[in-house]
Amino acid sequence: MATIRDVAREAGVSIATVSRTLRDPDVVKPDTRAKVLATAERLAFRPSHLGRQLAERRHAAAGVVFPDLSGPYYADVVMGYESVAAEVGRSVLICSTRGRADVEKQVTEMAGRCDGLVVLGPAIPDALLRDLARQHVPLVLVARPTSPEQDSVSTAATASGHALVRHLLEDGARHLVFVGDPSTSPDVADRLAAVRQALEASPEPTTLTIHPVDDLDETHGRAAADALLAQPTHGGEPGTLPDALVCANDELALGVLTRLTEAGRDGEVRVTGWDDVMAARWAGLTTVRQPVRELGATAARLLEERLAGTRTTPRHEVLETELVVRTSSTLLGKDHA
Amino acid sequence: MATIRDVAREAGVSIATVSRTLRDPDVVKPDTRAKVLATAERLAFRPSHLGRQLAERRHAAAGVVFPDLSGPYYADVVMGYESVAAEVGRSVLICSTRGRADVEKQVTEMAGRCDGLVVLGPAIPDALLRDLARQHVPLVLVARPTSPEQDSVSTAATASGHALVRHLLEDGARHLVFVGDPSTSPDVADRLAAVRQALEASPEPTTLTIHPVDDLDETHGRAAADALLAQPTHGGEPGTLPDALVCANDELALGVLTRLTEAGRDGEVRVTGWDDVMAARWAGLTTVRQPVRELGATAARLLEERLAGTRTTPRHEVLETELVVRTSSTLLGKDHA
DNA sequence: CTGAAAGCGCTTACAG
DNA sequence: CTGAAAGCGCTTACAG
Repeated sequence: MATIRDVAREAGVSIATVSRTLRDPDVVKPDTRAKVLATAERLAFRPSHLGRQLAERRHAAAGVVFPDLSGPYYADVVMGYESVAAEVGRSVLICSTRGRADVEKQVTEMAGRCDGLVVLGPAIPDALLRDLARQHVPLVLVARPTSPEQDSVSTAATASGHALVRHLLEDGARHLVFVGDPSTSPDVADRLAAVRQALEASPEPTTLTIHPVDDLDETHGRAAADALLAQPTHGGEPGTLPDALVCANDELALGVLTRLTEAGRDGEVRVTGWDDVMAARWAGLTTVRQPVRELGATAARLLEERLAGTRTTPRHEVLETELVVRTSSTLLGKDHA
Repeated sequence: MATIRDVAREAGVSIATVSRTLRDPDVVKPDTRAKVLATAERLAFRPSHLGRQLAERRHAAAGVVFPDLSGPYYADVVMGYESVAAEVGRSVLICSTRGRADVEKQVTEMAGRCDGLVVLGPAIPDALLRDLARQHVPLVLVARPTSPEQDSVSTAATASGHALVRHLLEDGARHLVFVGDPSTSPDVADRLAAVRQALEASPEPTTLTIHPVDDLDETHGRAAADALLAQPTHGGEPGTLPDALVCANDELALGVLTRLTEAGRDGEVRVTGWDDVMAARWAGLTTVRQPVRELGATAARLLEERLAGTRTTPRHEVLETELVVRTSSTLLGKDHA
């Protein structure tokens, strides 16, 4: 590997001139420039990032921390993040935390290699987040409630949650079950809150039961469906399913739907999801669409502004969501006659 | 941020002693060590990775290049890779290439920040791969044919492909359609080759038609199903579907199945996938299981050996696969009576 | 066991 | 417009 000294020697100039030629060509005399560029080309000189970074005291890299990549959700956020980061020439480091014992060590280590961090949802505990903030690590929080002084981007749950519940009520649903545990993720808590609020605002008498699940994937959705099928009584009506299952995300809902279909009980209960992943469309799943990639892209932009110093006051972006009504949420017009 | 000089001054020792205390505590006198450690602790000293890396001339990081993370496949490989990399204290940089114009620039840039690179499947063109090899970037190739001198890990397609075809033939299938384009990925080419070989070995007269698709996702699977449904003639039998659709991966197969079900034509044609993603089980998809996370984990181990210098001769790991027979591949015993 | 010094590969005031 | 020099924050022979 040729270093800047090799180029300088071969071109008969100082290393300062080589550096300048590469970073700010206009400041150097045309024939010097040509000479240096030719030599650099000939020696296949690639400036060492390490040397440059140490001198500039910046990494030109940012890290993204997420629970895992198994579902479509975090993977999509990461893709959105990475595409913007690549555009602005910032490298992306990743760290997954699910099931890992040494999260604090991993994340701290990563922070030492980055100019800033993006944290997705429930990836790390609050205490660690506070530590990072205390050490002045530039931070952007995605889909996670935040203190006012930290940049964040999330999606709006309230309006769409209300619309979702209105839609279910209009279809005749009264006894709802929320599938998901609000303590697993701030997003889930928001969604439940929106649903609850909408139900309380309803003039009709309604019930809301929470069916907690440990994880937001299809497997747990299937298990939830099994449990509900096995349960003898719902909403006071013995021997029936509840009117509607409001699932905390699409993966759960897809698992629920699959299981209901297998059991020959689909069409007996309304099912809704949240996210609008690719598979939701094909499954006819009524859901709330959120711009997942855009969540990551926005996080990248917020972090860039912060690192570039073009903005010093915190921002809290909230991306809009929208109710997408498909067939899974409707009983009327099915075999209801 | 405290530097090593701050600690040295406060502790009344040289920076060399601070460095030693942190890297090789035994070589330092116990009370010196205690003094240094206490000061480091008090100042919350965290050695700069940049300084250390420049001095050691290594990044302690590796990069992984993949087409994208939208499906479950690459995401899982990346997770497998990341979990091992984190264990051995190596940071993970990522770069996705699908739909990107400046792949060469991005990858070269990334190579300059890593000690080595892992390349997944068709993520980058051969020419770029050769460039990297020429620059002596340590490389591990995943699911991609390789020159003998480069480390690689892939899965075995032949035996399982043969088993898959035998299974279909035993069920009575004679006219097969392979859904997928062998030019999109080396994996696909391998799978097609295995299928073709097995058919040629069959004593029965069989046909194999290739139905190319641009991408290996559910959307393209659905489109393929539509096209096949619209086609008037298959395998010489007018007005019918082919006997079996051998899809290049599970995502395609799941798209095909969904579309067939929607059209009320499921059960009329055998469908198989490849990968055994999570959803395959629920869809009853017959497929070839490959250890996807293990693919990433193995790549990480190969790269570590190479970087640590514990191995200097190339290795080519081939992970076993297995046929998983579910319901999608069988017509007999269905509505075939 | 410890320190002074050179070096890793750059950038960037400061002079000239 | 260009060069000599200091500095970024570490590690590691080399002496002692």
